Amino acid sequence: MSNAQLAINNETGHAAGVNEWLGDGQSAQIKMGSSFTTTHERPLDMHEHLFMIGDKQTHLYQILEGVIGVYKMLPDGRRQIVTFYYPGDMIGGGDKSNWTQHAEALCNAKVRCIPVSTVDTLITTEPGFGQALMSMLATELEETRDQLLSLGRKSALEKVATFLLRISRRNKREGADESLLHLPMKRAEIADYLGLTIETVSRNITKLKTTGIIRLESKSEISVKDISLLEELADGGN
Amino acid sequence: MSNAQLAINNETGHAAGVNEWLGDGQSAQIKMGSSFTTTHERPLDMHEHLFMIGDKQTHLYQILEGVIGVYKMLPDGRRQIVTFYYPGDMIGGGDKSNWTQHAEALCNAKVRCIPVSTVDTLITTEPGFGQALMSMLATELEETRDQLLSLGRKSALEKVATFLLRISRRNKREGADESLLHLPMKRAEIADYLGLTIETVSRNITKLKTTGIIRLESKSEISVKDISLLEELADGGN
DNA sequence: TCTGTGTATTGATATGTATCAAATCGGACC
DNA sequence: GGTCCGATTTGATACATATCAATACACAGA
Repeated sequence: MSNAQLAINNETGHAAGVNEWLGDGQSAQIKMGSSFTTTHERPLDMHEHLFMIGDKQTHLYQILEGVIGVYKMLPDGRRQIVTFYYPGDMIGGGDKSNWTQHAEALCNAKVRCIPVSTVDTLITTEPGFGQALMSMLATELEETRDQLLSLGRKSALEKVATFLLRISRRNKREGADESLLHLPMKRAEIADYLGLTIETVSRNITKLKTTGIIRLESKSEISVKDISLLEELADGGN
Repeated sequence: MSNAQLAINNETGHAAGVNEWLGDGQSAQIKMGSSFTTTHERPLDMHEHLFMIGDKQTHLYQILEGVIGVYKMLPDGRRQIVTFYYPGDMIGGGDKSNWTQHAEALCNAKVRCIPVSTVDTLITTEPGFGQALMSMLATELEETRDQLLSLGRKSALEKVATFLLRISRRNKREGADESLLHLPMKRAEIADYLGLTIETVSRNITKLKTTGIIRLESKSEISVKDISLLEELADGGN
């Protein structure tokens, strides 16, 4: 789920995630040696953009609440959501001076804004920070490559199963219930993430429901009844 | 084209690419302060694997000659090529201890092998090396995201056009002829990269030929007759 | 030059997903 | 409770690409 940040802390088991320097989501300050540098928080309404393609990259963002969708567009309006960022994730971290895609809040959200200058300083002054950033990027690259496999080679049903499974695994990493999935995004956003249409996403969720693999508690709440079957479906194990 | 290395030197205009420390493809030694650390070169026959999924990541690799295809597979044999690496590119650079995909030479190739321990040392001793590595990863992530857009939202014709355009642009960056494209890989590999079948790739190359946009000098040699038309096709500009 | 073999192209048909259209759902507000 | 309105589901059909099959090409070896 492109959760580079969490991946550092929870998936790969690295002790030194970026959060060590950036705080835990409560503090509005960053540890820099013995001093602190202030950052600011920014609340976002649903559908509000955090940045647009071409905007100057002035800050990195740490998600505090909600989910941010990052996407690319074709001139005729076709959209590809490239990743969903969840609380704990960092957006940015490359060295590009301008954003190469759009970022939009999929629900009410809050982010901490860290000036790039602060990041540059941290890299030189805090040994390990650069490493953590690099690890974050590597994890994100890896997840994007998994998504390539989904988009290029999986059927619609397999894509949907893979998507649900990712949420389940994120829950597990977070210590939440791995079989109760909350979908903060609409069907349209799932479709633009999986390279499908709304209707196809809906039909395949229905199919999973009919098969008894999942149950729809509400439109945005799904409980997984058979995780191992979902896993088999997700990577085409027949 | 996932040419992270070249991107650093030629695309983003960064002065300090990883090559500054790794040499120019001739030298078999790495500058480390005033001393040198030896690396070794490894020739690869066509279809020989550089590494397999799960292998311990002992080295980073710098491509010296040929093209390496990196891919993921589904249990039933479906394959997704995730990137093609060209001379000058670096493979690796994350902090994962094991490879998460396969890497195979698509033609006879040669790589320089750099022990990860050397890389770790360089990061701490050579200011700027870590940054260059990070920049490389960021560029690779960006290119992978572009590929997501292709796989998720583009038609077969648009995918093929995009693919050819990438090669053309790489040529341009390298100072080569942007309208004479050499395809070192087979149709099957293009198909596995674009999420299509061999037949569909072939049909769409034929379509581009029939339209007069390209000319097939041989099966693996294509000359572009109208680059701006190819560009329009590539991103769905109608 | 002929033959064999892997690769690419072309053709006919099947199929999965998109598209177009309608019905249903579910929450906000009166 | 009733109405409205966007979101989702369901249905009928179209279409792009996959699949299956045959042919053409290119190059290596006899």
